[in-house]
Amino acid sequence: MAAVDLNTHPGHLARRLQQAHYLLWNAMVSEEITSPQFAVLNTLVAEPGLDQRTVGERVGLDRSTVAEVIARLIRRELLDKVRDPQDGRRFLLRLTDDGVRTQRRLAVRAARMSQVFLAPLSGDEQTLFFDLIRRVADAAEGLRNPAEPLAGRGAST
Amino acid sequence: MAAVDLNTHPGHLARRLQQAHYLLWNAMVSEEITSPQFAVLNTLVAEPGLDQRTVGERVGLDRSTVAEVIARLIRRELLDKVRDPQDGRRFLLRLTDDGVRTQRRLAVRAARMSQVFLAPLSGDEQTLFFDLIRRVADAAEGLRNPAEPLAGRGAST
DNA sequence: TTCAGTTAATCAGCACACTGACTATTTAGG
DNA sequence: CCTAAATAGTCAGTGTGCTGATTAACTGAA
Repeated sequence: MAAVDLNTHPGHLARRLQQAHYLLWNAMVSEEITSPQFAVLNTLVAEPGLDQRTVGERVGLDRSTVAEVIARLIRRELLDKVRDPQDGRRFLLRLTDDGVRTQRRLAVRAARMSQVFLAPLSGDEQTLFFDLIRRVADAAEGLRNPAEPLAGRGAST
Repeated sequence: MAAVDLNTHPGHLARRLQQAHYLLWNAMVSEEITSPQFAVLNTLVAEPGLDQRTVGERVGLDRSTVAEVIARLIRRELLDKVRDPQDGRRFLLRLTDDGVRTQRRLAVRAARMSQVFLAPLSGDEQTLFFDLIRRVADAAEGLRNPAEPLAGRGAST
């Protein structure tokens, strides 16, 4: 039987983790505003007037996905988008008053949610949880643009 | 400054982790077959003749998503679907010869990929990595369908 | 037997997420 | 100045992932 145990597959675990987070976010934070949408709002509170590309960089989304998320926030009137008079390619993004209020309200709920989410772990374990995930994610991103090709059939690492 | 550091948000980390995995999967395992598609193939190697609902349960996907994943695998002729003569609601799923071959080939590559993915962690850390994520995900899933009603489930909202 | 509830699957609709091709604009080189 | 490269954003296409409504089939009770 050549079948593999999915519980030893990091991809499966990562998906389950995100799924669990999605569920709890909906229950405890908002059914209207998603976690990526909040990430965008949050970024623009910290740095008003960013352009789309930079927002995408901050929250870790590609240009297409950022464009869609932003379009939805604009439709909900949480965000405004104006051409940069200095550079006609860019759009400058700025929260509306409603956007600022929404970010403030959700930030509190998101913090509560994180506590519940991480409750099964002790304080030390929570630190470790963040550290391990970050290290794995950083390393994989580092493989994105290496000096040497990685697609080869190297028998050993 | 009311803005939150996204690096302390488990949802953000979970998304980055999955993203990193997606990237490495594409580079090292397959550009055709996705990780969830492989999970379905893998499940049907272990248990041929399952119905869609049960496959979804095994791989952690809801009915709609499973249906779409399966439709794509059928379109690629890796899978066959026949009505259960015992229960006309069900479809029984079975891999084609090509499906079996594909699962075998990808299982090897997936194992290699997992090694690379987890390489930044020591052996003990890898065990911890799985353990912590599983505990968080399990706990969050437990909040979904509790044996008894939740305390904070008031009439509000 | 009939009818009400349950269950498996589909469908419509929404949202995230990526790639590759394209448009518009800016910038750099000659 | 003019053109070529680079950059910001859009668009089309594909795939994952969820909910809620619907359809078809089975099951159990009156």
